[in-house]
Amino acid sequence: MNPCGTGRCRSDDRELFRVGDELRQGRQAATDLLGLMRQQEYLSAAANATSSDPALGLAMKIVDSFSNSLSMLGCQDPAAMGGGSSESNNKRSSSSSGGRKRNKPRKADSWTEVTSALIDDGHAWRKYGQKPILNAKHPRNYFRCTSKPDCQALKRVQKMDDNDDDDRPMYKIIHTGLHTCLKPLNPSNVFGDMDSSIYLNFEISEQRNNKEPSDSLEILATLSPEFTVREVSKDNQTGSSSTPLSENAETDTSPSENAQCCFDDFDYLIGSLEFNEYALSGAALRF
DNA sequence: TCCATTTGACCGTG
DNA sequence: CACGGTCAAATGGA
Repeated sequence: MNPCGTGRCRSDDRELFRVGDELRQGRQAATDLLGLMRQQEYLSAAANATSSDPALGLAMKIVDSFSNSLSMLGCQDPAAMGGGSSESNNKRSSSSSGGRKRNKPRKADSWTEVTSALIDDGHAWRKYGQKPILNAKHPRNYFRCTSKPDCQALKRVQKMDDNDDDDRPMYKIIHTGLHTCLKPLNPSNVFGDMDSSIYLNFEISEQRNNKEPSDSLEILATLSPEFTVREVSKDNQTGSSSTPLSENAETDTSPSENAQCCFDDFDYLIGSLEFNEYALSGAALRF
């Protein structure tokens, strides 16, 4: 049985969370390293017109290894779970016998995450129940996704025990059912765990469609959650008519050093992921 | 008045 | 039969 998945192992959850946290940190570090190496290779490739660093392959393997380990712990995103869409998730449309509709089978496809923070995942959740759980200090809360009326996604949130020696409480969140209300621009729909990651939503401006040289490309990006940055085309430093993607953006200024640094990485990600400019538009990346 | 939350009851599963 | 998941009426807030 998967120790971090749908099985019951509350006494181990805290330990598993720590393991998962370590793995996430490792994956993040490996990803950072990979980004640096790719940037180095990118720069040298521009000079030498050759680019094949075997160390890159190793770094990618390390990242994959961390990701796989997280998967084995059941801490990955739902898409990676193979997302069975069995109708067992839908209990509300069945049996019309009598007055009340009945519970769904307990064996719905589900995936579990343990987090120290309840993060807004971009969906609208409505609480529909709360139950005290045997041998648990805290009750379990039941939420249904209301982003769309027919969305079948459910989640059960329970504050975990044994948090007294720690400042931050931890929550076990069991997701059940699949969203039918996908929001493509929401990074949480693309990536499952959001801990300590930076999300970048971006758009390619219309200029790209004019087949102009790449140095006239204008990119709008929102770095989640704090600020919005804008890379202005190099031959049009002022008077850009574009608007930031985020309404609550804190800044809307010409690129700071940080922003430029981010865009250096970003430019590199474009190449490394082999997206074309059209596929990129409206997508989201985490790094 | 509308909508979200609370809460007790119902009922399927093991 | 105990437990857990869901329903739906009651309640409260905007």
